[in-house]
Amino acid sequence: MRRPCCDKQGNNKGAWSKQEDQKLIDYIRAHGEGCWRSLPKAAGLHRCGKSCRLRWINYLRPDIKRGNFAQDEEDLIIKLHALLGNRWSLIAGRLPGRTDNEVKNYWNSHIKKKLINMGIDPNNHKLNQVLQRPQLGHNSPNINATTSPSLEASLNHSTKPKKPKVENGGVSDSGSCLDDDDDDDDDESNSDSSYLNLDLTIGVPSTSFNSSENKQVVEIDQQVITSGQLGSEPLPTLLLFR
DNA sequence: AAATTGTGCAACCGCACTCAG
DNA sequence: GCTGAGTGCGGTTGCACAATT
Repeated sequence: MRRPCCDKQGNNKGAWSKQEDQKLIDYIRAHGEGCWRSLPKAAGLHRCGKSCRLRWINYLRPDIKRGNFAQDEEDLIIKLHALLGNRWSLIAGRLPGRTDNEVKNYWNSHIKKKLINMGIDPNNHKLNQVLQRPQLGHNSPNINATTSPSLEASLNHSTKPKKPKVENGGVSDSGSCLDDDDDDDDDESNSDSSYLNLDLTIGVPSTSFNSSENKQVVEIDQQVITSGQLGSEPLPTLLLFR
């Protein structure tokens, strides 16, 4: 068993002081990110490296966008969550200036409740109950936010996180309908999925293309958009995407 | 005004992955 | 191939503040 990284006696815990923040900022400005293990000592901080990394990534980084989430950001989170489940770092990667922690908190404190209030299960993005709402037009297909088989396959290859917790009962991906589609009724789900309009082009940031992972997600976006599933006519989006 | 309850967010914890030796 | 250090990620906790009673 590996020893915890933060077992050191005398390390500070809890909220960061302004002085600590400044030390961390100064150090990273001078030396750059990385080597979190040795950073605290070098920077003169009585914190564990993990804590420093978290503080920097979630709060001190200069490109962090603070404040309320815009409506399009919220929509994008919902869509990405439908695709990826609780893979907050992936979702945050599509939202420039937002951190995984921030997205996760926003999901848990705002979006989740909103979905529940709308009768939508936030775990699988499916309707829990029949809602009284205006005609959707077309044949009112099931608005389940499931994904197409090709998209699912792509995701499994390109954006699947390192941790396969899902398979052994982990909860991290409980929210992904990708997993739900693995159930015995996946044939039906797949056919439903063809109606889904998951236009992920909202706010696609050019700055987020710096990792191959993001590139792959963008490619997936293109598939969704150009796959011909949508035809020439716009298909209904998820109720709350409107 | 004080006490209680609810909410949001920052930070912590532990697990899993990567990679060098 | 094995091991352990370093790192990243997601779930959970704890605290501060707001709202309500």
